Amino acid sequence: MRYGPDHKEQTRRRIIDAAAELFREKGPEATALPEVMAAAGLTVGGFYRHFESKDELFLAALERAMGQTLDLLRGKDKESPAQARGAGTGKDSWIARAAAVYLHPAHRANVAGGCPLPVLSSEVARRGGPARRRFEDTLVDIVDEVEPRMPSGTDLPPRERSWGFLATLVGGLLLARGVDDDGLADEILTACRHAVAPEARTGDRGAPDHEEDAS
Amino acid sequence: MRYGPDHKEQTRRRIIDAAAELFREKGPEATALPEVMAAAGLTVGGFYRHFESKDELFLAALERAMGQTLDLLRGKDKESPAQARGAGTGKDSWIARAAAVYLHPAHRANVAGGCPLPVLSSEVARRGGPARRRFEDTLVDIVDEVEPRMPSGTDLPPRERSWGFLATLVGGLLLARGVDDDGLADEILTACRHAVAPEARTGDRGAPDHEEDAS
DNA sequence: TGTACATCAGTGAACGCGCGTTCACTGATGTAC
DNA sequence: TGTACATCAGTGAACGCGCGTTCACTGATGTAC
Repeated sequence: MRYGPDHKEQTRRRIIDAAAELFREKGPEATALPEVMAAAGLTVGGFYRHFESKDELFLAALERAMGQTLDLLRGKDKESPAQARGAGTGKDSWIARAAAVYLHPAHRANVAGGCPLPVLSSEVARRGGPARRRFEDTLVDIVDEVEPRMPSGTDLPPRERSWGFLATLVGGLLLARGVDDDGLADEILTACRHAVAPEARTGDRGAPDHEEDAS
Repeated sequence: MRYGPDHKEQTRRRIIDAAAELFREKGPEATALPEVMAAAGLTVGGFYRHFESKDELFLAALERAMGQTLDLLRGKDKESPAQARGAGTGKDSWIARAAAVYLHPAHRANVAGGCPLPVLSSEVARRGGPARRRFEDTLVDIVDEVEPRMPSGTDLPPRERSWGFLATLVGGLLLARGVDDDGLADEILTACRHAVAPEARTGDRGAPDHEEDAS
């Protein structure tokens, strides 16, 4: 079972992708390694050829998920706010488009392929260590990406507005997911969208998936 | 070992209190029942005299933690925003005071005694069932408490502004906790405070503890 | 008032189970000669 | 080119361990008479 020289790297990537989805969807504690390996098309035994521990996999999966969100912001994905499709796309601001994509019902439903910030922040805070530092680094990268696009409309500096923007997105999605009633969830999402970009009242097109084929 | 008629109820309460703290701090999955019982001054064996399962305890602990936050908003606690002490308390708006208490570094540090929304929302979303419905009910109670205090400054209805307010608080606290550097965390907390109450630039006094003696 | 019995909150050991991790083994490929 | 050996990603069973849950037991209290 020795294939090309990049075969091992590809397998490792498949394991990380599977873990990144399952950890977001079920939480890292509730996700067993056999489940991750099965999702990657393998059996448990081979796991330790790629990782030293489940903890190391968590770090790798966190980096993957955070990286996906960052790539999305930077417009490396066709579904990024930079090229968000749908009604009123052209005239909406980048901020309004990003909020529309992030606070979309489809993103609420797509936990496994969605932003890791609402689902993994607490876990990262509890674990500490390198995961927490990587989380912090990428979070700063994210706010660095938002800041230059933030219009200077109020007396607050763009940096502060960017943090408030991110917090509202993350908190709004988190609360909408915790709620049972879809109507109430939509109310929360819409309210947060208006709160961060009051000028935009357009339709809410756009897909928040990070995956090519999110289930 | 049979004491007064309210003895069992008090014991049950001690177990719920211990669980409400441990579940917030370590997460429900990572908290073992022996640990909860020990924190309540008991041994594991007695657990099932009070609860049918760990799931039932989770529901009770969630209700307790959510209730504490709601009581805080309603001013039933000396540390509530209604009577928040500290610089500029008198002239600040209720909203600004609530934000100052919620987005305080002490609340960032006090996970076990703090608001359950940032730490337990994802868990509630995953579990579903009665926990999710109770979560939703209390969340609506919370926003009902905020809405009448929300000043009508912009063109957005107070209800929407209240949801945005809550989301920013929850998301801001969550992100600040995920970050390693205290200085960066303070930057996030301050930014979110300004974002939800731009008029208030006063000092940030106030204690976010829900417990009488939070460690 | 005194005695015998019922109750039941709490104890502590035990149970199966699934977890993370380990390990002897497999077998397809690369290398040596 | 052909053969023998080394490598190592992946398999599948096994391991200890801690979990949620169960259960026989304890002993202080309430009740019956």
